[in-house]
Amino acid sequence: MNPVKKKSKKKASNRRHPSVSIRDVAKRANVSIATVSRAVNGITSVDPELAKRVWKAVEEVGYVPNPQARALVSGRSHMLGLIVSEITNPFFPELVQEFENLAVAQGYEVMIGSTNYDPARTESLIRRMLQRNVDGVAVMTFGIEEDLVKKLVEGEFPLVFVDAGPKLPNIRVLKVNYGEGIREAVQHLAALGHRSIAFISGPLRLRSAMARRDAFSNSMNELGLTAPAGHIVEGDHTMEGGMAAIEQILSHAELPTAVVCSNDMTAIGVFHGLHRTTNTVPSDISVVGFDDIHLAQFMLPPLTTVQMSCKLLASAAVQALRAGIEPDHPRAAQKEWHIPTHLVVRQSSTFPRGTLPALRRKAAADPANAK
Amino acid sequence: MNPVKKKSKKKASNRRHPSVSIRDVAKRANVSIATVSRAVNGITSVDPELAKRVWKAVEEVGYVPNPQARALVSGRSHMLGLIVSEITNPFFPELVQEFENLAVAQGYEVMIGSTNYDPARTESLIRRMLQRNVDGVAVMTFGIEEDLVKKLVEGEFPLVFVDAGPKLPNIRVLKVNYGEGIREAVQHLAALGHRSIAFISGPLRLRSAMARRDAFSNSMNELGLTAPAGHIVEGDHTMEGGMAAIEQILSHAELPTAVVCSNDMTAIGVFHGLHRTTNTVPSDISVVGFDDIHLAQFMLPPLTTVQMSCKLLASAAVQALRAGIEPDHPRAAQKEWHIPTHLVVRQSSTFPRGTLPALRRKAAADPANAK
DNA sequence: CTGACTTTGGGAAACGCTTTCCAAGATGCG
DNA sequence: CGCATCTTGGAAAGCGTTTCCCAAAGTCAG
Repeated sequence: MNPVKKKSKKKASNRRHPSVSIRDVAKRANVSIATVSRAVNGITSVDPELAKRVWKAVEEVGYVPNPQARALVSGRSHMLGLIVSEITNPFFPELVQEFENLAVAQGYEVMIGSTNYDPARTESLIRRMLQRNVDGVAVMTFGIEEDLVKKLVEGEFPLVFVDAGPKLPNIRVLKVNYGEGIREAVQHLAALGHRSIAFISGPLRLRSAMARRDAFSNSMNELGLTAPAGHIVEGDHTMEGGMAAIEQILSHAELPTAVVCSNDMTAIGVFHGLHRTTNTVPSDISVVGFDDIHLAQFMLPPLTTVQMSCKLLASAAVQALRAGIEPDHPRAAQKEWHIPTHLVVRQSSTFPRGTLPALRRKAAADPANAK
Repeated sequence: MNPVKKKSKKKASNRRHPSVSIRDVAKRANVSIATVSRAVNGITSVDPELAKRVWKAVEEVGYVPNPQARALVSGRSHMLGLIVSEITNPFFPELVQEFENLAVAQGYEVMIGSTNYDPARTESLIRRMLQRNVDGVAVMTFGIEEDLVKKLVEGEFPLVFVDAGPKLPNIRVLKVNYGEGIREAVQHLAALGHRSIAFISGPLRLRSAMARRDAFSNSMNELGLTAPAGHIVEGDHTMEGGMAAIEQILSHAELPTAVVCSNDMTAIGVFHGLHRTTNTVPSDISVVGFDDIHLAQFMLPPLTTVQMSCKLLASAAVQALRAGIEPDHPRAAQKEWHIPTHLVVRQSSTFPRGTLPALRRKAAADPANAK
């Protein structure tokens, strides 16, 4: 109420913490704030001697640029959006981890979100990312819904998709070579003697799920094999889905001797379903997964699976994003990145049941015998 | 070069996207920007009639406040930091998911990071969060390193810890009642007839790991049992660690009939190690986990484990954080939140080996028999 | 009817930074 | 030697908000 003490000192900032600003550096180095900004941002037109003085001052006063202010004026937040389908599917945390490491190492922060296959959720997620002004978004849901694309696409906002995406200058695509790894898987099984191989797909709304299923069919055809309709069933990339799917397959007239799954979680569900129906993996049925999550090697038996390197995926995603964001990035023109996949053979695949005992025994002896 | 066309129109903003500012709303509603701000932020001193007009204008021009600008001036970013130890441990994604859902529903964004038990990484993580000006941080690493605390603690920055933390006005603690669930586990095993029960702890630097181990010892003592030194070994909360630990235990003179693990990942590693040494779960050795991750019920056999609800944990964390951030939060004074734990019995625990066959058979018949 | 309060709403000053525009000094060329 | 071209560094204009301070208008008692 006292009208006298109106003018408080201009200090006493609102921020909670460091609160040493560019001005302090300028004062310390005895230059203008513009010079400090230029030096810090590595603009070449500043005298090296002077720049050194500035950097010294930065050290001394412990200056850290305020990202909010920086974003406000420059329009770039140095944040990357990362959208995955389901953070609780172990494949994604591995991907997130790699992505984050890379992004941070390159001066970006990352905003993560999972869609849970829910369009509404997805939309709100995108809205939030746009609102927070991320510099670009990597949509690693392995098969995005179209409307979602449209939402994001307006403008020349940098975007990275997996597998497929509209051909636009701002959009980069990570092409995963599913065929490669899946062919290896099918050939591996065929070489062991399997002729009746089933496939459990992911949710077919997802492009990638479709691609994997087609890769399977193609690989079968190449070998002159075909899977009857009842041997190709749709799962949903969860353990529950895998369990349901294998039960459906088991109810089919002809029992397959092997089953290939669209991801590792599905395979785990299959293990479980098979166990419940007193089938044994791999002696009754061989199982092959996809993704090669860390967990795969700890399954009982360890899971034969197709590896899709999330290191590679993450690194490509970050690179592609930066290519879209930074005006003169070396790879600015590159629109596609290619990701290979490869089979990793473990112990969930072996000769089909009913094969000569000699062979069977040999195979059984091979795996577990520590101690 | 032409000195004439200096003055470009003041439009053509730097931002990539929406770019409709508070000023546009003000113009549309024919009020000052101050009024718009007040209306939007629900300051009561604005006439309801006018407020309605403002809101209408907001709708019409599609205004969305810019969080950066907002943060810059208000000092609050509406971002919450969430630090976990290892995003690749399936327990944490489940927690992250819940946390994020709650935070977003309450108007906050979340910045996630995992320490991987690496102090350097942890420090950089915290630095980044502070720099990005998060409003508060939940440290859900279940036993934080002390120096990390110090780094954060200066100032009255809102912090939430699990299990333990300095008693300071800005710090809130989520107290997990490990004793409860672990006692249930031990009693469950004892009731089945187990007398020789081993324990695999987490990394003992972690407070929570210590707490779980102590809870185990106490529960054993209560029943007049003791575990020999060689039966209590230190793991590291990973599958690899669990495998190594069980091998160490198996090398001990006296073989336990059951083993309790400090978390589910450890238990999975134990399953694997036991399998490699041709022991069967649960007929040779019963195994009990901790956390009750989703995966637990899909193990073979499904894992008996102590449930620690990440829903509860997440909700408490968000609540506690808000209590520290918002000046007049109803629970501002509450410093502790309590989280219960409970045993979930599945099929990885049964009577000890060597118990009368009759009992054994009965137990074996009980679980799996679908089809 | 007047003076003292209370509401309301507007103008303008931050917030911390980037970037444009200019001036001044240095350099080159005819 | 004078004019044009480069470098460098400083001043200042924003970026989109919130919030402080006042003025205007309304309310009420004396």
